Amino acid sequence: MNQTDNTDDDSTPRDFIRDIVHEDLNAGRTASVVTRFPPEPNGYLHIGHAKSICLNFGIADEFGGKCHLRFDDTNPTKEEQEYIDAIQEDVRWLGFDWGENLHYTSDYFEQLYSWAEHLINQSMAYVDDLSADEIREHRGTLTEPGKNSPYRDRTPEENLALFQQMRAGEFENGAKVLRAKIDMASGNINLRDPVIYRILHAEHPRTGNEWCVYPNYDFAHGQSDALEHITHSICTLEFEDHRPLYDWLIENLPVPSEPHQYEFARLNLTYTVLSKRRLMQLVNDGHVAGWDDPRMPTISGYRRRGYPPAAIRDFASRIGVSKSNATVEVQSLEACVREDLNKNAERRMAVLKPLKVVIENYPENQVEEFDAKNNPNDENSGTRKISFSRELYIEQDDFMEDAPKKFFRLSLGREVRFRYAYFITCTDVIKDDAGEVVELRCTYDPETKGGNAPDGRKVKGTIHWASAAHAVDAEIRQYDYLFSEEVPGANSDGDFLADINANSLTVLSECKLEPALRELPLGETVQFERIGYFCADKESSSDKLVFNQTIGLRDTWAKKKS
RNA sequence: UGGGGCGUAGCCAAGUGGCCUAAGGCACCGGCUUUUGAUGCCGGCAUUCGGAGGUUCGAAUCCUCCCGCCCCAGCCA
Repeated sequence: MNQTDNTDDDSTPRDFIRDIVHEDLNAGRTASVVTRFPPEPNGYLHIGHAKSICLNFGIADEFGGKCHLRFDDTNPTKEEQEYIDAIQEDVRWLGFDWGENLHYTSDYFEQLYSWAEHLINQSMAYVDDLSADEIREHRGTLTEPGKNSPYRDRTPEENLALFQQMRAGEFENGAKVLRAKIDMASGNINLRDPVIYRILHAEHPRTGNEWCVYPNYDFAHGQSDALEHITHSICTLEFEDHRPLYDWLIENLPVPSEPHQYEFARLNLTYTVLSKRRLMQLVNDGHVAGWDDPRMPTISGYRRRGYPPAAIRDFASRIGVSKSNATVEVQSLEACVREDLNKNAERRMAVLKPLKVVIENYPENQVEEFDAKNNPNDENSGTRKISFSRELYIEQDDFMEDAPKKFFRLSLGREVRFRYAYFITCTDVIKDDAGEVVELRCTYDPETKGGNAPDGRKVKGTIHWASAAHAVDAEIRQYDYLFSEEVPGANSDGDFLADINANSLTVLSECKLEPALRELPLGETVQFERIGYFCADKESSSDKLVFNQTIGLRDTWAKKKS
């Protein structure tokens, strides 16, 4: 990839951040680009993170630079190894590689501590004995300036000693904090002597009990960037207010490089909730089966659901990067999934809601095999054999007794094509005592083998089917949006749980699948013709096949009906 | 009433004074093709850029004022 000029290539995305990178490279402000994706390991990655991952790794790729994966693990009360592992798996699955550059903010704790001492020595930081409540009271409000802490003017010597005692574990949580000494009257609240170190007697997933003082985000992030020689530190809009503090620390500390922070708008998706707090609540309160529940907007949820990683990357590039608060319609993501799968997924036949069909003029014990294309849109995808016999299943929705003219499927007296097999005519409808259609008697036209009539006659509809003797049973789980409102909680004062869609999961238990589906490997998504895309679930076993519906095919017929 | 941002079609989003009577994608609406009512293909979809003034031969792009929305008062990130 050309390092200095990606602007001529229409296929690479353009946005204000890439423009800045491009200019910086051209102007020689940096020789190469180093970005980083800095998750806090306190939850699973979601589609919003994917946007950031694609941005950071994407820029590194396009400009011939590097992108680090850095765990921002400065708060041991919330972080866990489980998340560290899951995050790496998810980033890798998305298709990105951080190479040697796996870092942890906790690797820099010693350096960060000594930089805190440096600040103290410069009279730019002090130990404050005020309680959290008192600090808040002194901070002032959005419109009124704050008041100096009575401990603000301790000498460097005193502060140093106190800070060392903090580190030595001589104080309880909350007894003291280290604050940067900046300006209690600043209009930017982040500059009103921000807390930069707090006492936390907690076990850290990586450093164990080595520390009981931890730097907070502001004191850790920029310096970590500097230590890793990050050139462009990209974060979301809510950190814009922190940039002056970020810059202040970089200026006042003897850091080895001078990174710059740039902010973009985080992703919002309709019918979706995208905050770790809310996702965590869905998991902990049992509204979903876990972080990887196929209804979750997490990377692991999408993976289990059967979304291809390339579709997520495509989505990230289509929505672009800007600074305007945007809520993208989920349909846009779904379009990417359909586009990828339509191109790449092999086709199979499966009947979700079976209706028995008996071909009365078809020999009792005869079985024929037909060639079915694995992907009609891809000539190189080959074919497979499918078995046809006297007793079959079709989709309940593909039969209608009193069918309107526009109904192209099976009806009493009407002829349709059974995909890849024969033209079939329905001759009789069998109902149970309740009047429900339970079986169809049909005839086939032997002349139409393969699906074409030598006399040139046409049928309007082609439907899919499964041979009763050959099909395998499976459970299929279909998913709808987890929320019934575009913006969950918008109409109920933020109570997003009030908008949970009670019908987000439908379990179909008597599905009839083409036998080859028994061997479908985990992680591969196929199309069930005329229905949608499906993949085997991790709970699937040879005893009981379980499939997830990734997404349905577009259905203009269903749209017309309603 | 402090500070920081943002406002281009239903939803994203290009555009940074003249080739803009404004890209592209999603959605939507037509038509054609089709052994998936899928896909594909073709066409339609902002005389207008939050509003009002102004500068200019010329403005979505510059200036002024106004309006609307988002973020910030964690010892979270």
